[in-house]
Amino acid sequence: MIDPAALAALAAVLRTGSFEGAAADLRLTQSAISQRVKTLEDRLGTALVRRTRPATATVAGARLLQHAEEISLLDRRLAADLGGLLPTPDTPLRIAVTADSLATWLLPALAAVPDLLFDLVIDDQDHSAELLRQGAVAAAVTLAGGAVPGCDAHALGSLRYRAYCAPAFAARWFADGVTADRLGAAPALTFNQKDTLQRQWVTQATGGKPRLKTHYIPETNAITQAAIAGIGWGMNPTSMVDPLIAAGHLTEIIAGQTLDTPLIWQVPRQNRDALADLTRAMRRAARGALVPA
Amino acid sequence: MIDPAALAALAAVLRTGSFEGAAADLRLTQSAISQRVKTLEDRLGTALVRRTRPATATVAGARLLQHAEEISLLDRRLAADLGGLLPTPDTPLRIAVTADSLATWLLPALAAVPDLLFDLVIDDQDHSAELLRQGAVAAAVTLAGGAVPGCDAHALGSLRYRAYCAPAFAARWFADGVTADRLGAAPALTFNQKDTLQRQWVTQATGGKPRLKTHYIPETNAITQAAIAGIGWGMNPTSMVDPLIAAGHLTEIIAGQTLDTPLIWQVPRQNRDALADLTRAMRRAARGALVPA
DNA sequence: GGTCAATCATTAGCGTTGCTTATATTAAAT
DNA sequence: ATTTAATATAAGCAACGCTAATGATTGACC
Repeated sequence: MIDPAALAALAAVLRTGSFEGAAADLRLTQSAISQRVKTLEDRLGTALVRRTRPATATVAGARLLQHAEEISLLDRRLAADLGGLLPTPDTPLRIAVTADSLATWLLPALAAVPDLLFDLVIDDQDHSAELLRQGAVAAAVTLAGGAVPGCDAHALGSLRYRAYCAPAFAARWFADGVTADRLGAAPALTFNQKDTLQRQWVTQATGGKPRLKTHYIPETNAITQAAIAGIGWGMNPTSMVDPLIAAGHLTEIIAGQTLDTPLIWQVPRQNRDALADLTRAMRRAARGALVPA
Repeated sequence: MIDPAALAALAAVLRTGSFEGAAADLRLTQSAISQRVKTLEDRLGTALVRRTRPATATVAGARLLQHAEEISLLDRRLAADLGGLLPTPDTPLRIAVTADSLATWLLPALAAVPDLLFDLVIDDQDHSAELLRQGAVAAAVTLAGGAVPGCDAHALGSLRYRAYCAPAFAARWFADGVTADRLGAAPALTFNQKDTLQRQWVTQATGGKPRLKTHYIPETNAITQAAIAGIGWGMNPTSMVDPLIAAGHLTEIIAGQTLDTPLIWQVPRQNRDALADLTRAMRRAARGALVPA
């Protein structure tokens, strides 16, 4: 059996990226962390932490981290079942989320559950299904379509996206009207390779299916900034871009032409009880901020 | 987080039924066990063990026991993944088995994996599916037909059953031949209410479907003893009754009329790697002792 | 390239925890 | 009631793991 104290130290080191950060997190001295990690490494006969800045996990370290996460989930379930006899563990709860959810409606939902700590994993690559299956995250906000067996799937509603660009950019590329060809020629701003929002929108708006020229910028806010700078056209949730449009920094490419993407809150059935409060908060926040499905 | 040492003490107490037994198991003094359990109970503010003989679990205690079992499984998986870096935990592995498997072919299979400890749960009531789902057992030998989602199901082959009775019993009930009616009239020996072996056999042998008069004796060996005593007719795996038939204590009711029951080895996919050795041993032992499916 | 800043490792010492031994208490059995 | 078998409690001691202080290593910057 792995010493849980050592496991906590390892997890904290990998979470914070440094021994000192871990010490602060666990309210111990840096020395204690160092000793715990070292003894664990000695016992196992393998390095667990690469002493880099930030500290990174070796293969064995990563596996142990997963183990820590799994145990933390078991503890949560136990605490839920025992009904308050046991204090809720104060290790952060790992949840996968979509970048745009994080940038718009998600934080208020999390804020509504003040007795939990969160460790958010931004799901750049549509990994959530795999993460859920492996138990690497306790729950996930995913796009529709990736239902995971063994998970409760709560439909949250849809994020409404608007396509926009800088006024000068519109003048340059769309002076003669917005067509599929012109949209294909103008450089787009895409979150990453998995992101097909733009293509969907172009098809919905024009019926065409052009091959898009695009930049890849894996950070939601950076995309709006890039658009303001005139680098390309992008798509973001209405709540993010509407103020910028109102201020004249951006213009909508086709007025009123929005695209809705349904979101799902997926909770492995095992964790249902332990995360009941969170699920309730999610659904409530989504009801207020998202478009009904 | 629950102190794992305390959890181990609790589990040992409930497994052995006494504090002293637990102490012997964990190579500690009875006093240490008492202290561990007491501190845990104090921390949680609830009784966990009912001080009876044997000791039994309260509701909270049972829940904690399940938690201990879950953690032990996680540890096993981790040990498997880390490949020997970590010693295999020495908490017994809980496995559900059918009574007849235990009485015949199973023990050699378990013996072939000497580095594991076992905690066998005899599945009187076809509970295995539920036990597997809840994680209360790490794997199970079940009858065919109860496949559990999320489990690897290995077909092991079939146990071959023979119907038998004492010679005097045969003379009394089957002097005029073995018919469905006579079989329905002669008292049978049945393992329990879920056991439909006899009915299947009667149907297979005679085509009839009589309502059987039967004793219920939930212990496999006791059934053969009861048959020898002339209380009724029974069915058991060939390997159990053939020696008794050869010795003249029992006779087969219809020579050569046997019934095969397929067995399945079910392992939750999560535990597959951790139990790979055991699965291999199971399949090998089954190949030698069971009838190919 | 030498100095500085930041981080991790090591050492020594001490306090707490949790064990053993020994004894008290409780509960069941006769 | 007495005896037996179990769990609980008390006292003392050993070991473990923490803090505090110091040493070693690394990378950054002038």
